[in-house]
Amino acid sequence: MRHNYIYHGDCADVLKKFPEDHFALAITSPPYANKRGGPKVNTYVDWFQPIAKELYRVLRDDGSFVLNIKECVVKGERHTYVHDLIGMLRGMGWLWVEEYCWHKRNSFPGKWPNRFRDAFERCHHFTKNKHFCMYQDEVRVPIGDWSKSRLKHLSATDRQRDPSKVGSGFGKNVSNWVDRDTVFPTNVLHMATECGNKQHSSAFPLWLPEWFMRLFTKEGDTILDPFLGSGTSAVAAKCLKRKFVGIEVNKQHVETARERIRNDKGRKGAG
Amino acid sequence: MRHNYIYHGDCADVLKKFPEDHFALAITSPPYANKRGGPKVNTYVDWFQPIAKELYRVLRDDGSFVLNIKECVVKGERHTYVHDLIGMLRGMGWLWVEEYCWHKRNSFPGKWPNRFRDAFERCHHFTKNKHFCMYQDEVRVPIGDWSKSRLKHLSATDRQRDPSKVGSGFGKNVSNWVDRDTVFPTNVLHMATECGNKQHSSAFPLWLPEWFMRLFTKEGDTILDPFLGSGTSAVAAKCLKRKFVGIEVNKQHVETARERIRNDKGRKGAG
DNA sequence: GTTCCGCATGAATCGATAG
DNA sequence: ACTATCGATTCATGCGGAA
Repeated sequence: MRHNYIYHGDCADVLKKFPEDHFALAITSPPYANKRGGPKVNTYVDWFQPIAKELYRVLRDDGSFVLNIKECVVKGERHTYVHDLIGMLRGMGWLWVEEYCWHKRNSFPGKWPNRFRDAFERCHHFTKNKHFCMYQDEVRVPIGDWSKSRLKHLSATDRQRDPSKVGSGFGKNVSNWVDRDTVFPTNVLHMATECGNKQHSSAFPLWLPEWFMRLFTKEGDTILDPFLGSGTSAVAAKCLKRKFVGIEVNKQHVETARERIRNDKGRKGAG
Repeated sequence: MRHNYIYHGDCADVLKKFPEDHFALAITSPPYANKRGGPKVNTYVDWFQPIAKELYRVLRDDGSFVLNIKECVVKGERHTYVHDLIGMLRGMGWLWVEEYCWHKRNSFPGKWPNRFRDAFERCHHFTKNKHFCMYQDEVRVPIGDWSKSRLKHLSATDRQRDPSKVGSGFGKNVSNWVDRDTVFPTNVLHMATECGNKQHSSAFPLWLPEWFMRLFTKEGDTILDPFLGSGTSAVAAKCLKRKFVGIEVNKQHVETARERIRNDKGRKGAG
């Protein structure tokens, strides 16, 4: 298996040749059911099952699998194929650790008589074990404005309590407050808070895989996207100095993705 | 059955005495599994089943049922009891029309090694039929500054698709004015855009049931909350000139709710 | 009257400890 | 091995009182 390479083929086949216990993160946005030539809802789980099996095999025991997916509407109802999918994965041994909510603030315009525009998707976080790699400090966000007044007051209190330590520069209290420039995010992701990047127009925006890659991997780790599409995950991994392996069945997409990787300078061409 | 009244008792029993095909909306936030003395996750669906049966019976054929609920964590994993609940309801004949995402800006603080703070809940929208009452114009929101710039970038086809059916009966000028300054919301609810009400510190904030009541009922309709709690739904219904019927098993809560209804002048005492 | 500041407090979850 | 309880962690907001 080659690193920093995009394989052309069906991931159900290609994955079989990959070594086990290898990837720190598998992150993907598979074809949704009934969309863009994706599987039909009633066959979706069966279609995904062998792929999930291989993903489980190739993922490191302390690794994570992030699955971006969304229910579709069938006959006026949200379909439950995502619930069924989660059930299948849990039956296979995956732990459904968390469901992140990706709030799409620029959702597609439209109007229907029985629903509003759909402005969120899920990013399901699965692992093989209760303990796994998670680098929470890597995704801290700037603290809100509300804290400025409070921070002012707290530093004053700190000074009153122990003036001598402030001057020394190494007081425990002081170092605690310095850390308060940033806080941990929540499980609701929206570009405004999670990233300073202006790039946010595509179906799978660059900042989204970047966020999960920073959260679940470190530099030098290897990341897999079995449905690479136009290569967003690969670009994100390259930006973050992670190794990537992508698989894509559509030859046109493979070439687009390879081109993006070749041309990418920092963030250029992303989206 | 009395209108604008709060019944004390177990809703599974109380509902049996209510007439069928009566309520325009049932909206509730039942006790979550493993929380606040609520049922355990493994008994939750069986516990809810007979209640759901009665709700189906008493709801009008063109009515809606809005269920606010959230998964809890069990042994490091999100539990799937909400999925099972949706499956049970669908098996009973309910249509799972939509899942609204309530983005909670004041989520509970905390830090854990495997997850971040939970900042969203779901509001599941069920109906008995594909066609149901939905008054979308009642929840239009003022257009935000962000969208003004975005409007510039809308394609010609997007603009042409505008239905411009709003304000029939009024002059065309009115309809244009409405179209330009307000917009339909998405299925992601957050107090900032959906409501100007400052009251939103409680577990089930007033603006949330208000929003669904405006969306799914009109003045004079009758609304049911089988788990009324401290009476937020009843206050909301009263504010909006809808009739309400509440059921609450905890005598203390019943008295709190009755007191709130008596004292309520507009929005006072909500929360 | 406005603005500012202190404070309480939420549908939480984990890991350790105790029975 | 399994359940029950407890301490520690943590931040956005409204409210009330003060400047």
